[in-house]
Amino acid sequence: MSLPKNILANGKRLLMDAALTLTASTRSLNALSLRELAREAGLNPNTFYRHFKDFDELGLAIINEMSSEIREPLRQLRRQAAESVVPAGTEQESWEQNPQLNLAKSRLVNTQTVRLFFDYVATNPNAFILGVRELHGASPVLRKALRQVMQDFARDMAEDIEALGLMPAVENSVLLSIAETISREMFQLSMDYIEQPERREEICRKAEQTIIMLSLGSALLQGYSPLMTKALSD
Amino acid sequence: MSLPKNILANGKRLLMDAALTLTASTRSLNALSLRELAREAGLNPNTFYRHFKDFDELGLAIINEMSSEIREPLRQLRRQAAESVVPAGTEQESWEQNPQLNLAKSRLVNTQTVRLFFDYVATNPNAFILGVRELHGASPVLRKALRQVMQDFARDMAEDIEALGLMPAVENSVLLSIAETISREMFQLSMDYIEQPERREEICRKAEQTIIMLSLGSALLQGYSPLMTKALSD
DNA sequence: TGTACATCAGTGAACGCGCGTTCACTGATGTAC
DNA sequence: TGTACATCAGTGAACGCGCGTTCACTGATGTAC
Repeated sequence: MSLPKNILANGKRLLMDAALTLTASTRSLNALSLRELAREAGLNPNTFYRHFKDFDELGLAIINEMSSEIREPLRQLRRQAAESVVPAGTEQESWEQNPQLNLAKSRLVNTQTVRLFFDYVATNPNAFILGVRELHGASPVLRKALRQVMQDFARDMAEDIEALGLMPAVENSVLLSIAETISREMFQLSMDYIEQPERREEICRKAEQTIIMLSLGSALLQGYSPLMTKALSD
Repeated sequence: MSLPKNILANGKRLLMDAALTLTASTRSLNALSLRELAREAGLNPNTFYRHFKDFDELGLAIINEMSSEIREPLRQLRRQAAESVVPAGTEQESWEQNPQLNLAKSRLVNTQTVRLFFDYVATNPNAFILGVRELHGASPVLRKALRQVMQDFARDMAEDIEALGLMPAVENSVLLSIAETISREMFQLSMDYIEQPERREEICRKAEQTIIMLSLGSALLQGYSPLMTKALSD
């Protein structure tokens, strides 16, 4: 019987937390000094080497942990939101059969997921700050890792959209591409959400709007124009 | 008669260029050392203080220069693209009169502008790298300045969309919000464009698609559903 | 037009400091038999 | 169950180095009269 992976050595945990604390305020990871990090963690500078080869390795450890902590909860958010609109077991009507109902469902899931996502961001600001900062930061290693995280995140979203019937059937690559765009937008907006608490309502609304526009727009391009017209009419 | 502002003192110019060179590869601005910068510029470390109080001031100088060099050219790109489709002086038909023609025009302007934008990015990669990196970087001063740049960029775009009739009339705040989303997306994609030359065609296409979806989607939300259906039919 | 002075943009030497990294050491935990 | 040894996660001292910043200086350019 093995212990859960997330029980890390004490020092490793302390160093990763210290890095998150220090980068969140006004630093990027590669601008941190090893001694500063050790000081923040309350450890001997030397201890760093017991756990990491260099800062990239520390960054990767943080990113991987974040990613695995964030992905599943987000999927659950989406499923919960979908079930709150159409309880599991209810017979599904297709988009062709009932475009209005399906559009309403999509919108509700959208609203709720966006809201829950931003709640999540507000609860874990440091993780998102580090992620977004290093996504275009100085280290190629971390950039690559974070692009992969975004990619995974988008893939999850695409799968969920399909599984939950949130959009009329669309070619797979198109769906993924939309999900990627939405991911980028959401992560980028998460910084504004953290930094500008007074604009949070507005940011939520705009994110929702953007997602709706992308969905409607792509439906139109895929030839669902009459269907969407019908869905939008009262 | 005053000299043009962009004739800077020799050392200042050299330092700004050195910063662009060094940050482009694998550094963020705040991770640069003053002496390293001076070395790259071929100057005495001390000379830095003749021109800048600190790195934020250097960053601001670069950002402001970039912004003023980029905004006007981009507006011209848009106008040129519009004129290449509907030459100046031609009588304009409204969206209501001829939705198909207007949609075709929008698409062409879109295609061309996106293409020209990315050409521009590829010609000035360092400026975009620094900009995108510091937009979510460690310095609050630079973050704020770059948010303003994006804001200005979006405002220009919104004005041009309206002036060139690239979308059916839409509430001003909605238009601006779409332009902001497009700006964010374009700047973010510009990094992929720079870093992944083999995907350039694909990135261009996807950027176009995204913009089209946003336009169509917002038109639908604004009640232009029948008009768009007509525009999309052959 | 000449002269005196101020300002500007640069140099070079020197300072003290925090840094990354190494080495030798320690005690706790895990493992073989 | 006990014992011997290995590994792991930590400490503390020491090193040489590059750093930001200051000071005093220089020559070129601009400006007042």
